[in-house]
Amino acid sequence: MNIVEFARLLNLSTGTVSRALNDRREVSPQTRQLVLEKAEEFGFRRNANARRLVTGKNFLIRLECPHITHVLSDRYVVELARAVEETAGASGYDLHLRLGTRRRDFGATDTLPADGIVLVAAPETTPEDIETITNNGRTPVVVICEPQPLDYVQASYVCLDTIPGVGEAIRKLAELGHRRIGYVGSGRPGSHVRAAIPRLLAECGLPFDPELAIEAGVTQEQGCQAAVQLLEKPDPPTAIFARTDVLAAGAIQAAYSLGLTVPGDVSVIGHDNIEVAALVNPPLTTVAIDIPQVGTAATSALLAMIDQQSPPTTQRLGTHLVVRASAGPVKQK
Amino acid sequence: MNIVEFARLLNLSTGTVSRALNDRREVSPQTRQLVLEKAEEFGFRRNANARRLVTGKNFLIRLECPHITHVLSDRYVVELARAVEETAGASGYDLHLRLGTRRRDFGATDTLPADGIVLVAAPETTPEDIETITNNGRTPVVVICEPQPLDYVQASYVCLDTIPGVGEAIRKLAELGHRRIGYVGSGRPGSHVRAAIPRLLAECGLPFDPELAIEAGVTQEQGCQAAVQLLEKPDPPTAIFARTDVLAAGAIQAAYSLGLTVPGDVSVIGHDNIEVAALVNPPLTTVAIDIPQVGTAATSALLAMIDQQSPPTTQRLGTHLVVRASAGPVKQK
DNA sequence: CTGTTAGCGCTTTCAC
DNA sequence: GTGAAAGCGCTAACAG
Repeated sequence: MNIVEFARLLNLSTGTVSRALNDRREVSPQTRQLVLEKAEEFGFRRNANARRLVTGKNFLIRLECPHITHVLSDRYVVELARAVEETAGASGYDLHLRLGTRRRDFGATDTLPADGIVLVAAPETTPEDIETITNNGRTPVVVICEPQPLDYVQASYVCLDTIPGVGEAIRKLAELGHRRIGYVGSGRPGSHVRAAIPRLLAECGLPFDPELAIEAGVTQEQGCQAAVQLLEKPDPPTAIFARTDVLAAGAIQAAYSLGLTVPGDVSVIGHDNIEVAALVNPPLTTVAIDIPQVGTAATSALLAMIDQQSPPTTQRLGTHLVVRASAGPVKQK
Repeated sequence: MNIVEFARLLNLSTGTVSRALNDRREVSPQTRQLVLEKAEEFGFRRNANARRLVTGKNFLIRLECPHITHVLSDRYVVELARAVEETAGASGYDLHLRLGTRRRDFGATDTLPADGIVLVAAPETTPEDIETITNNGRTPVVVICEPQPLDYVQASYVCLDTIPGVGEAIRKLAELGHRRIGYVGSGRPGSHVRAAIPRLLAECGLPFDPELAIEAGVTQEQGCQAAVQLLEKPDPPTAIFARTDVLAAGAIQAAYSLGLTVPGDVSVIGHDNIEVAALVNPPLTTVAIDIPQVGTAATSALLAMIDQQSPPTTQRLGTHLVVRASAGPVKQK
């Protein structure tokens, strides 16, 4: 049944029915009521494609995850998607998810047109990528990135500032009396977290020993090896901060394998607060990102751009320390 | 630019352009070539909504996850979505993801129309729910469920048969010499896994002691408590099979807290093979589901229904044991 | 407040 | 192999 047949059924014009269905004010309350009731009764549904054609709106938000970065692992995608779906859904938008396993079709000819895009930027995402994804800048976009906006001014940004949380972690360890703190990185040389470590240590009055900073990689094994390397030094660190929880799990494993206890002999703090963090033994103290908040902020910004033609904005969201049991007071010699 | 302007630009009719773009055979190779090149050159994109209106196709598959079941946790959603997206994408379909946090709008008036639906069934999903979700049976649907198809015959099914994997786990423990095996369940009384345990034990020549089967719940703490309860019995089990990896993590914690080692004093096997499983100490032996396979199977079945009007099918996919380090030989007394 | 009507941009007959 | 033209089902502008 289409709107013409449906309107005839009610002895109304298609215009009136359309207005009632669209909740327009120009229609009388009784008529609206009638239309809504009868639509329910006869199971009439507007053809969404016709509606989209004529209005030029798609009622669709695309969440584009070009690939899974270590900051936004699988689990985050779901949390993020949920937040985006909820926020966008409240304004009548559906969610089109693209997990970019196939980078090639960024510019696919026939991909679903969206009213707006939430793009999770990978470290290697370029302004040109955004240009392509947004159909040459025609689709509003908000980019989730770390730590800085990209060089593409039409986009809104939600930037993850991981430094506050890392700072908290370092401070926590300093407060617990640790003076030699190891760093196990995720193997990205230009990492701004790595770059910030000396300063963050200095802020706690601690020296920075380059020997104690290792770029390990992404796997648990790599974290384990790096931690072993650190702990076997003549003057080993009493605490380790790992760039990811997976690396931290490896570090704990390393400690055990050397006959050390956590946090008795060595403290470990991770980063990301993935599910693992709470289940590991001992439960991991770690730096957390509030992903739902990121998703909500991004989507709200996007909706503002779409519905109110708001200019692009930039938001910054920090991270914070979640204290569990893997960090404790430094061991007395 | 629309197809009319674009056609005029090439001195062709809209019909010819349309045929070329749709890869119809009635168009000459040269013309097709020309159209494709020029479309690229001028950046012409067909309006997808007009196309969908006139063809009645949506080029869209919806993945509907009414809620997160313990079998299909967050992590699985991403793997599943990725598999569905890849399979459907290969046939030109996009993915509409709905994470059903808001059960109420199952029958939302204006939700995006899809050509087919992959529905992850929750334990409480009813045939009526499917009826609603499929727009009164008008949209082809494949249901992912465990362990049996629902009573709704128009749907295709991909059923997860968890028993083979659980059987493998039990057998493994039996082979390792364990004769008293505890069971920590996820708190669903009617669980078919729980129901199968006595039979699976019997197949290995082992007796079933109801005292050793506890329905714990879903959290690590609940798993820990249940395991403590088991391990403090006068004649405790030497191995524990936990219905989920989270519970298994709790069981390991329980063992440690009682001064027992894993797998030295007590073996633990989990279920689900979530990320945690590999990172826990010791790495968890667990039962795994091949989620990408589930997604691919479901989507293939769906595409067959959509594109070839195939009749509904039912597939069964089993589970298998992933051996890591948490299960070992029974301790000699 | 309601009815009438002209498109939205495309695909698809039907002629040629 | 190509062109002309009739819709697909809806919204919105205009008239009343």
